[in-house]
Amino acid sequence: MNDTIRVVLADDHFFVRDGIKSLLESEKNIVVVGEATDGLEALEVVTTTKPDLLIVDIRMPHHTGIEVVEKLRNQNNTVKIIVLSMHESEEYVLKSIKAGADGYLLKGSSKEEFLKALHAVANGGKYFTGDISSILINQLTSATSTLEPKPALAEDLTITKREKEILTLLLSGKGNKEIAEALEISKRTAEVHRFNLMKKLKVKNLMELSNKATEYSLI
Amino acid sequence: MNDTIRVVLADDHFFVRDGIKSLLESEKNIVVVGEATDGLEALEVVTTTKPDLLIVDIRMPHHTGIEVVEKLRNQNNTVKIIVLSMHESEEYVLKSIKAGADGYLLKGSSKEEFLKALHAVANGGKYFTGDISSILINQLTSATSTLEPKPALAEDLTITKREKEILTLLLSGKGNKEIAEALEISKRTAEVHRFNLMKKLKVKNLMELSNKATEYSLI
DNA sequence: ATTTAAATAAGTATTTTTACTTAATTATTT
DNA sequence: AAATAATTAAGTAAAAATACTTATTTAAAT
Repeated sequence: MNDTIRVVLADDHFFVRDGIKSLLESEKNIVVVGEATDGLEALEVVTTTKPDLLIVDIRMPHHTGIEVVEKLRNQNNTVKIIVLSMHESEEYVLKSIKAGADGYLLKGSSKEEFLKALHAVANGGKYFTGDISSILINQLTSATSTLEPKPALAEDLTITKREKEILTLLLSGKGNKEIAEALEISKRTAEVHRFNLMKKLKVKNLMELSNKATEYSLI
Repeated sequence: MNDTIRVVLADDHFFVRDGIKSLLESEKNIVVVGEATDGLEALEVVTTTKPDLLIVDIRMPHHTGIEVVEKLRNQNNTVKIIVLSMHESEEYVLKSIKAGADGYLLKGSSKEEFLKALHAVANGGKYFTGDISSILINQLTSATSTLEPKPALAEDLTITKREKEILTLLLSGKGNKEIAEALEISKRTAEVHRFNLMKKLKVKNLMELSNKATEYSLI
């Protein structure tokens, strides 16, 4: 595509850098233009050599790889960055993404995957190894993911104030008795409210109530 | 780890199925127990052969691979599913995740990646090829990303595979009887699993279970 | 001032869940 | 091969929820 990819390696272990270097040597359009053995040095070397790509280990003395990413992005440095990690750490993966890394690889990656990631990132893409996909998927499926178009508020069903109170307590894990106590009403009353709620929402048990309630964000 | 992984292949092209089969043949603990040439057949074969894993192509006559995933999940079928696709389509990737696929591979995947994904998914993990990470990252970084608050996984509590299945069904609104039917076990067994779950999580009712489970993202 | 709607509560009967215990069968690990 | 862990399932008894119905007492709207 375009000319050579200029790479900086940052890892405190010589043998790791060497391993990567020999791996990259076989590729003709990749050249390692700098190396660093800790976070501070990595920042320096990137600033002076202005590489296309920085491959940085997470665990390093003086600033972790993630901190390096953060600092570079804070100074609006658009160098592409691939973070290397020993293990599949959810915390590290998410922090790396947030910091602005373009890729995330495990040290056990195959040469093929390594090069694939390198080219993908150098070409402006992202590459996060499939090994950590569970983390990404968890993030996407949990919480307020953008996957759902819109919960679509219920139009005709009306929930009364009291029913909403009961709902809240119900979803917090309270039983009828506890709800009755909390609201200083009879247990039977709490039961009726619960019954009416379930009828209104057309559900047949607590979990469906819970699911539907959150779906329509009634709480 | 455990015994053989029983696989069903669903793809309308004979040569694709054959290619995958020959690729899987080299693995001793993987056995292809069924094949399907369209979506409907895939649903049938999965129902009858009850495999551990379904490898399904996106493009198929009568129901796409994604529709197959949706239908299976709607009937609470917990078979592991890897979706195969020709191209990196954002729409397909996101729809697959939403539908409940456990993995996503491009047809150009290497044998190594294919097997890695297969084992990861068979063991209850997720595997979405690094080639599509840009899509995942985009989703995560755009919109309301939940990158900040991390509830921190519970350290010592271990939830078994079966318990996780029960949990999922429980949270989907199923009662013990329905769970028993879905999993083809006795109602009493379902009750015991539920009891053990609640004991492990130290909760005293369904809603607390639900809340704690989502808090620690056990589902 | 009245209807209407909301909140209150009891009755009854059936079903489900809770809270254990015991124990036989697999699976998995050592 | 032995030990440990997971899955299976039955028993028992008390507690809670489900599924209603009926009915009185506030509150709010017309």
